[in-house]
Amino acid sequence: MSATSSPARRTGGRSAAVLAAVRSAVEELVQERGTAQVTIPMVAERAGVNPTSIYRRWGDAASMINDLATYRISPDRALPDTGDLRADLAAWAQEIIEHFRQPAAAALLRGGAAAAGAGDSDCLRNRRAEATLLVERAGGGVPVDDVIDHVIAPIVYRVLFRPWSLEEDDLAAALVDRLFAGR
Amino acid sequence: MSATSSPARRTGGRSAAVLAAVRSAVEELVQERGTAQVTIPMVAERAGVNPTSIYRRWGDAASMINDLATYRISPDRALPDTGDLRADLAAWAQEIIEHFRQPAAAALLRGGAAAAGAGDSDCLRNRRAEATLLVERAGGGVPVDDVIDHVIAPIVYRVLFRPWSLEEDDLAAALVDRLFAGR
DNA sequence: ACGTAAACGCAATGATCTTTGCTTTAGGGA
DNA sequence: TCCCTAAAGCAAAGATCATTGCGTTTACGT
Repeated sequence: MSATSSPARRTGGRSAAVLAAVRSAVEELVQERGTAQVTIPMVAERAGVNPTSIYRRWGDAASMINDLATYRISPDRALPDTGDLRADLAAWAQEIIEHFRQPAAAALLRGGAAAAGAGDSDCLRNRRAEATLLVERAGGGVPVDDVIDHVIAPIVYRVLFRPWSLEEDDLAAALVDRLFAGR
Repeated sequence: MSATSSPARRTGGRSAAVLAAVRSAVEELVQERGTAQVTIPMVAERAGVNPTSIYRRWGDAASMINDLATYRISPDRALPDTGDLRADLAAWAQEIIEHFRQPAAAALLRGGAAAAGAGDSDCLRNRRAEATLLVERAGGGVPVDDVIDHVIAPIVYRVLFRPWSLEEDDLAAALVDRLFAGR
């Protein structure tokens, strides 16, 4: 007997196909109807999968959406590095704006906001870590909390409540301007 | 026949009592379970009201929660009026911060954020109207969008994702300072 | 290849949630 | 005060979601 026998999970083949189908279905439905209006039977039908399979794997819709949402984020991408903090922040903000112009990303942020109260799901923790990195690399000068308050927060507010206003093409620059005004 | 007969809505008595009971029940349940886990039969039982009454009035849970979230800050309250725009904005921001320190208010905002995607439900539209009033009364000088981006948005962000950071007692002043910096 | 069991599909069941027709209560104008 | 009807209550039917037992498929270790 091997005492170190792992539970022998299945990662490929049909299981992987189901996962992929479910992921696509969730992303589509979350865009079309919003996080709160997505049910498991709905996802199952769109994915061509039996509802029971989803119930057994995730338990409920919130867990499923949260699990699939975290997969979308790419924490390993390279950050802007021009040598100028102000330019770096502007480019970084622009990346984030473009990300949230995708309807699926915006919808998932809404779900994250709703879930943030109960539980420890903070889907923006990575953005804060990135801000810290940018500021510290430049030797400080701007508190990280100010970057959050005056660059990230306005973007998040617009994504949540005024999505059409994300299209203003000098938004990132304007936000960074105000952050640096009078310093 | 009087062509100018108004629809004759009922605003007082039993209707008002039902509204009050439902509001209390929603606020309690939203704190206890989170916006997404609140159902209409649940609210009806807690409020001592028939579920049908709620269905007929609001249609579904999301609309109900959003509606109650919108009107929780009385839209008719007096706004600060010191004669100085900067002081008025700081006092106004302070009111809003104190409002969202109540857990029920924070929970309702999360629900509003989740529902904001589909439809034009913006549970913060009253704040925008108030900002417009304050700015116009002072003869302009600060774009309303800037007030939203740099005063309201940071507050909302903190309510949603970093509720503990609402306790900093000079937050309102700091936000307004940055709004006016370099003008 | 082969065997084991993980994961899926199916179907029946139970638990909510939602809708609908009707009756009763009571707010507000005449 | 009286009348009209908006709004609430009640109860039954319908729809949808969630759970569970059982048989089938098939991924993975040997």
